[in-house]
Amino acid sequence: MSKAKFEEHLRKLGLRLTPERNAVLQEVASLQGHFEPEEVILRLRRKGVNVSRASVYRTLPLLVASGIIEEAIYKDRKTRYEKCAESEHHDHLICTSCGKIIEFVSQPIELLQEEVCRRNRFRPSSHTLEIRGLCDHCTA
Amino acid sequence: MSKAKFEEHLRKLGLRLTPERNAVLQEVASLQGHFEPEEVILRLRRKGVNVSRASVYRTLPLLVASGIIEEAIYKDRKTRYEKCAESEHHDHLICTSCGKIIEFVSQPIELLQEEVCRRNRFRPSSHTLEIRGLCDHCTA
DNA sequence: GTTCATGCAAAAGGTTTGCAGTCAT
DNA sequence: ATGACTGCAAACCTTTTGCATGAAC
Repeated sequence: MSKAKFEEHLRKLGLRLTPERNAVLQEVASLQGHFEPEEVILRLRRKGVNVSRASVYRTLPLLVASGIIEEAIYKDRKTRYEKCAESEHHDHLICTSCGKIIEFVSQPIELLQEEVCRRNRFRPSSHTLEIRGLCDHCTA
Repeated sequence: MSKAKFEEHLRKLGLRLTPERNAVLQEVASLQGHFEPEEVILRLRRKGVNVSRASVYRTLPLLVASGIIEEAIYKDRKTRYEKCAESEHHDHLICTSCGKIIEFVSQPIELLQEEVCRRNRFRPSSHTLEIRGLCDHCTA
């Protein structure tokens, strides 16, 4: 479970798993797909769990560093996260008309990416592939 | 040349090619690689060409819509542009340690992407592939 | 009693917008 | 005249930060 991962990461840095950090972790763990910081704040607030905006913004990077979530997509200029390995890894088709996001996985593309990295003596840690265009619906 | 493209797009919308818009176009055309709005403003200013920040910010989206430049990378939360088809199309390896950006082209990956789109009945207009990690230099 | 955390409110930083004055048609 | 355009400054919005208070070790 991700709590253990988080605790370990925190311990390594001499940091504590406070109620606030735990609340953010739990909330994030319960989410499906992408989410923005503001969403986490809102959902916690709606549940009556009080965690300040600042703490949420301070906690999310810790979760990234713990390998629990990762930055997924940059849209507008908001940071959007998603859980790591939620479904291994996937990329995105983004409809520029209706905003719909289709996830896809392509093993061949992944392999080719690795090859590109090798050729450039580059050690990859993450990647983002976004294809923008029009979805089925909006093509008409 | 891109001026014609821009003029046509503007005409279609009943807009004018003003000196300010032209100045932005010229500056952008003279740039290599990626650039940010602020960079355009600065360079114009240094040349003594006076175009307000607002006008630059208002012109860049017009250039995108004209197909002359495109949004390339989202880093921090700044918009970075690059000229369209400057070198066909390329993707990026981004070193998270030193910020170095390596461009690469992989025709096989492009082809696979097209296939993914077909499978999803998606009509792509642009895409971004960013691989983050450590470059040669920073691996040590 | 240090060190770490929190919340608040202010600051930051890129981008957008309202507005009054100008210019082209 | 009408509609488009500009510059300025203020507004916006997400994210970050300084600071005082408070909890943990």
